Amino acid sequence: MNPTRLFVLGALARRGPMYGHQIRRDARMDRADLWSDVRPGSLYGALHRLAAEGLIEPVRTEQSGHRPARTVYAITAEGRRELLVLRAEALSEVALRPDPVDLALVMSGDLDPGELRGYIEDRIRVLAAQAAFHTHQGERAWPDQTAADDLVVEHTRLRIEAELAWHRMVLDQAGKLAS
Amino acid sequence: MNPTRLFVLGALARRGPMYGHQIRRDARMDRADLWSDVRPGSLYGALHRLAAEGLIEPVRTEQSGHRPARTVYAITAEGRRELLVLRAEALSEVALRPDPVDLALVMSGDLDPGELRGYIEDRIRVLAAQAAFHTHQGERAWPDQTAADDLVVEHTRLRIEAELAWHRMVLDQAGKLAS
DNA sequence: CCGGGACTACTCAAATTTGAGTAGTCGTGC
DNA sequence: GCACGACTACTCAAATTTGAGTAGTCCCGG
Repeated sequence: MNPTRLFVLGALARRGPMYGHQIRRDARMDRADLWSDVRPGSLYGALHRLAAEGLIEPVRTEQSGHRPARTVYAITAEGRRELLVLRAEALSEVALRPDPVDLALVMSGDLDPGELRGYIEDRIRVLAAQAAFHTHQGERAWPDQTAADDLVVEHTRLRIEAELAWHRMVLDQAGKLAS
Repeated sequence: MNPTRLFVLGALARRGPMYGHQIRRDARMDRADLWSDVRPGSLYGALHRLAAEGLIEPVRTEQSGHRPARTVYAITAEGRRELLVLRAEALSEVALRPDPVDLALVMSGDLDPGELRGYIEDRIRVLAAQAAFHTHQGERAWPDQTAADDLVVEHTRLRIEAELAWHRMVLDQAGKLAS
C-alpha cells in the first residue's frame, strides 16, 4: 500500500480535477498534514507515474497570467477502482512504524544522563505544544469538517498524549540508563 | 536523519565487527523489530554506501563450509563520529509519522458502515494480540535486557494502548461516518 | 536416501523519496 | 517605485526502499 498514491487518487476523487500544487494547497487547508505528508518531489513523481499507468489523466494545461503553466489531472475509472483497493489495504494494515528515538535510546548507554534528560525535556516541550495546538483545533473546526476529520484529530491527540506519558516515564528513569 | 544508517552504525559499534546477515539476526534476537525494521535490500544497500563513504570498512571475507561467502564490516573512527551525530538527530526529532488509516478514514464517506466496523474490529483484534504479546515480553525478558530495552517495550505498549482507545472510539462513531 | 521446508547470505531492477533547486510573480511597506 | 519575503508550479539527480529473487546448504521425517 502506497500512501502517496492513495492521497493523490483520493484527492482527485473527492474534489474533482486538480493540478499538483492545488492538491498540496487544499491538503494544507484540510489540515491534511495530520494524515499525510507528501513533499513536492513525491507528489509530482506520483502524478507522472499514475498518469503513465492510466489511473489519472491530464485534462488540460492552464496558465493564469505569466505564472508557471499547470497541468490539471482527473481520476479515471481505473483510478477509482485502484482507489478502492488502496483504501481497503490502508484500512487492513496495522502498522506501528518504529520510532527512531527508540533506536537512539538503546544506543545511549554512554550518554551523559543530564544530556539525555535535556533531549527528553526538549521533546516534551515540542509534544506539549503540538498537544495544545490540536486541542484548539478540536474547538475551532476548519471549514467542511466531517466526523472523520474529528476522529483523525482525536487520533493525533491520543497519540501525542501517549508520547507525553512515555516521555515523562523516560525522564523518571534517565538516571538508570547510564548505569 | 536516516534510521537505517543509525541502525547499522549502532549495531557495529555495540557488538563489534559483523556481516550483514548477522546484523539482521542479532537484531531479531534483540527484539529490535520493535525499534527498527530494515529489509535485506535496505541493509545491504546501506552497508555498501557506508563502506564507500568510509564510515565502515570490510575487515575480512569468511566462508563456513559451502555456504555463501560473507563480508565482515567494522565501524571506523569516522563512523563513530557520524553515529554520534545521527543519534543526536534521532533524539532531537519528534516525528509523529502520519498513519495511512487516517487517510483512508477521511476517504471512507461512501463506505458501508458495517464494512467499516468490520475493518476496525479486525484492527482491534490485531492490536489486542500485539498488546498481549508485549505484556508478556515485559515479564519474560530476553537476554541482556537493559533499562533502555524496558523503556522501548513500554513505549510500544503505550502506543498500542493509545491505538486501542482510538479504535474503540471509531467503532462508537462508525455509524455517523456514513452520514 | 530423498523431498520439502527452512535457513544462509546476498543481489538487483524498479519504485519511491529526499532535498535542493528553478524561474518567475505577487504584495507590501517604506 | 523598489527591495524583500512569500508564494506559484514544477523539475531533477541522487539517495533510499521495496519486493522479489538467487543459489546454494542444512535438517528431518518417512
